[in-house]
Amino acid sequence: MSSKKQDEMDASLNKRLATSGFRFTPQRQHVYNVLLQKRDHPTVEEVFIRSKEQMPDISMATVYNCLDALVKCGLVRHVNLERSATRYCPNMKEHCHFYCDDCGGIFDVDFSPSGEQGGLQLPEGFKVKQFDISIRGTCPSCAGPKAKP
Amino acid sequence: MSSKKQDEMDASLNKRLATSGFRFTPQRQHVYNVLLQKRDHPTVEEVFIRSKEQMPDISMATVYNCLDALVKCGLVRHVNLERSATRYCPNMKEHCHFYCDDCGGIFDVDFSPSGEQGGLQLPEGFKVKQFDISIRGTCPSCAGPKAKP
DNA sequence: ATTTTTATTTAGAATTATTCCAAATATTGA
DNA sequence: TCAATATTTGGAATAATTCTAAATAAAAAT
Repeated sequence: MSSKKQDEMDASLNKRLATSGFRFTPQRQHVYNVLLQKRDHPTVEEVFIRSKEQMPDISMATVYNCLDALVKCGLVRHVNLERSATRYCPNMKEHCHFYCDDCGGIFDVDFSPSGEQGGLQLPEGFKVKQFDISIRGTCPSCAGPKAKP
Repeated sequence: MSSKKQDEMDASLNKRLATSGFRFTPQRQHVYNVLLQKRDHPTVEEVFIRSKEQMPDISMATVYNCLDALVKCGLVRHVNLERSATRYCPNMKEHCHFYCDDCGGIFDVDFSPSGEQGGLQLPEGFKVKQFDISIRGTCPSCAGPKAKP
């Protein structure tokens, strides 16, 4: 469980939290690991359920708190798709999200912006902090020939 | 109020609604006009308040219904920014939304995608129905030299 | 090592946004 | 005009998130 690699990751998490003025806690460590273990895009509810497996006493409020802290220190992004609950994503590489209308699946899509500011022409004076690109459509297995007719 | 131009617009709205299987109702007409009158990005609550000025008996549930219908027949988009309430936008030209962290303002930003699929490289098989690009940052008046220090 | 300070966790209540419901009403088509 | 069907309405129900205050834990100071 607590290999050398894990220790390094904890130290790195600790540093990240500290630079944003947060403390290192077992709950934050655990919630972060839960996100890393299964690279999908869970809601808070789902993170809560997964977190309880190894840490049965963790509370919903704490999961909210931990996720907020992780977002604020730049280790996690939130993903807002349609009207549903916010989802969380520990992939901080520049990428965007594809949402399949048919199966509800969410996919990370690599994003290689062409030109300055991802090809956007922003008027003078706008300072960009973050892009958020999401795409709605049909994923390969729902659109493909084997999909339902 | 009901000029020739308005009649044309109503006929066009009627057609749009009809092609998606919706009926033309005074409420839908009114909610759509409310959106067109002030080109910002109101929440349902705000649309409700504005709608009641001229149509005091309209209900919240109806405003939700009307907005849904307008979205489904392609006259209105919804704008999901951060965790707050969904906002609505009657600008159907290809554009994206800039959200100012400081003042909370929302700006339409023209979007001229360079290359196929807006510069994105989607893997085989993904069929895109809609892009949604939002940008977080600071707007000119909050970032500018006259902004608070 | 102990104390102090401050942040975090916790459970549950409160709030907010949205959806659902069933009866009354309005619209469309025959 | 009548029948069939969709829409509107107000309120209740649900879902997601935030707030609250007491207990606990972490970091800093002694």
